[in-house]
Amino acid sequence: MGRYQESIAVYGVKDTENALLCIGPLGPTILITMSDRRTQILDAAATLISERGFTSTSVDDVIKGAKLSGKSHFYHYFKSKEELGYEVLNRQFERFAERGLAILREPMIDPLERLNLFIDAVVALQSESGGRRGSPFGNLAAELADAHEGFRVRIEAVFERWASQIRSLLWEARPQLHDDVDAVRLSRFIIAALEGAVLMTRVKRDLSVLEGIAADLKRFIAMHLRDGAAMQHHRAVD
Amino acid sequence: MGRYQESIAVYGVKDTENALLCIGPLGPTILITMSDRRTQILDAAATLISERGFTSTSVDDVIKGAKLSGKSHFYHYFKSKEELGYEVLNRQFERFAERGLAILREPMIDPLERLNLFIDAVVALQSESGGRRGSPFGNLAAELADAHEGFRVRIEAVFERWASQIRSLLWEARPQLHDDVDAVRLSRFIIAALEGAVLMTRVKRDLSVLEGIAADLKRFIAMHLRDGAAMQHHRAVD
DNA sequence: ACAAAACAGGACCGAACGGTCCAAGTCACC
DNA sequence: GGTGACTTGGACCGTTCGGTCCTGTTTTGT
Repeated sequence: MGRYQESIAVYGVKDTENALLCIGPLGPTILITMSDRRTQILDAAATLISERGFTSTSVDDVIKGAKLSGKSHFYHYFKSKEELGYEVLNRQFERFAERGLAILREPMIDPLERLNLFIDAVVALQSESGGRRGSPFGNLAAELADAHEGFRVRIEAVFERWASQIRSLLWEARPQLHDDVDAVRLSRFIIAALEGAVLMTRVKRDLSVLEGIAADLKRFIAMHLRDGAAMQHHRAVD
Repeated sequence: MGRYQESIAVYGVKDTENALLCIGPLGPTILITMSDRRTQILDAAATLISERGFTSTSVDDVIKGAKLSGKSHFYHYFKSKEELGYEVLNRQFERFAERGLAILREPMIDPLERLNLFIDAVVALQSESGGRRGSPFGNLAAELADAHEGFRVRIEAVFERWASQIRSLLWEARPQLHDDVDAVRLSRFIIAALEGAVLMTRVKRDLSVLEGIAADLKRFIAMHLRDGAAMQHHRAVD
């Protein structure tokens, strides 16, 4: 069980079960295998960071959370806390975000219905933590966007993936939509409203805030329907 | 020039020019006078905290920012970093937030027009920093809502003040609005959308994100107009 | 069997943190 | 002229931080 293996010919049973298919922005497809310990650390760190933020999560906290023996054990897997943060963002959080992306891509469902399901999924995900945890991306964005360019860029990329997925969904739905719908703006609006709603929910410690905003957001989206299509959709939303 | 003076009979010229009229939640009206130095520290801290967050702003940073001679000088005015944080939130930031509240209250302007002006003011305020600084409340909320209950409560109070001001504005505008408009939900939606928009703008380093969302938000509000009133307003928005 | 990896545990480092304490000087006001 | 608030400057404290180094033992793939 190696750590990084840049070969394609890695077919061991244990190796592939933790494999992560990684399409680099420029390079070819790379198959990265991760040890169980590594994912264990990543999981523990993801939990702690989403609870207390990146700055307030110490390496020692992560070590305790992942039940490692000491610092040397941790630094055997990650060369710095920063690298840990990046990988948490890349692996754990993106995997979590892809649940939402998968819903947006679902080919058998009407696109605008998928958008509603996506919003429902955000609400459902927040419900799991009682609305206390908030969006991992939004939290890190607020904490580090000014201070740490590396994180800012990576978080921007996550939002951009959501936005582009919503844009292509809106493009798919264009027969049902008004001609003057601006997909770029609408996709940004949806993400901003959800991120803001999650933040407000966290501050108020009240899930109904998110639920109300989610419902309003669906109505806002329905506002962009062609007059003919508006009727049947307005029913479905209320 | 005392620090805290709980008497009413403080009429010295120097004393009143920095006085802050404070209506406590339960107690009577208290006249607190603040020395120049104190406000100087508060200003420096407010700047630093909005730039780097509360946790990442050290007391030494504030001392440098306010050009104090040393720690003893700082601790002559504030008994802890936490107290400093609370007072920054209470004094500097609330004063800043009240610019927005004043617009919402403006009695001579049509209520819904005021709402548009309020949104414009948020955009204008972000423009001053090129959209890099974000909302001081939103930033602190994301940073400390889980970790620090004292901050969470205070930030919640700020949002609640905004929301209640918008609610009463919507109540004032009810002749122009649909009967089924839910003022509680709509006010929350407006705040969440703006906070989310500011966050996204900060991440993308692109003010046009905020501008687009602000425009969409105005359209969303206009959606709640009575059919008769909708026409003339739709013009004004586009 | 052998090498490399993973695991364990602890000592240690320099820096930064929030905060205290002290000593001495300045200044305004009763 | 004294009292108390303000200013200056620095030493100091205990703790935590990210990170290094070192000495071993156990596991794993070949």
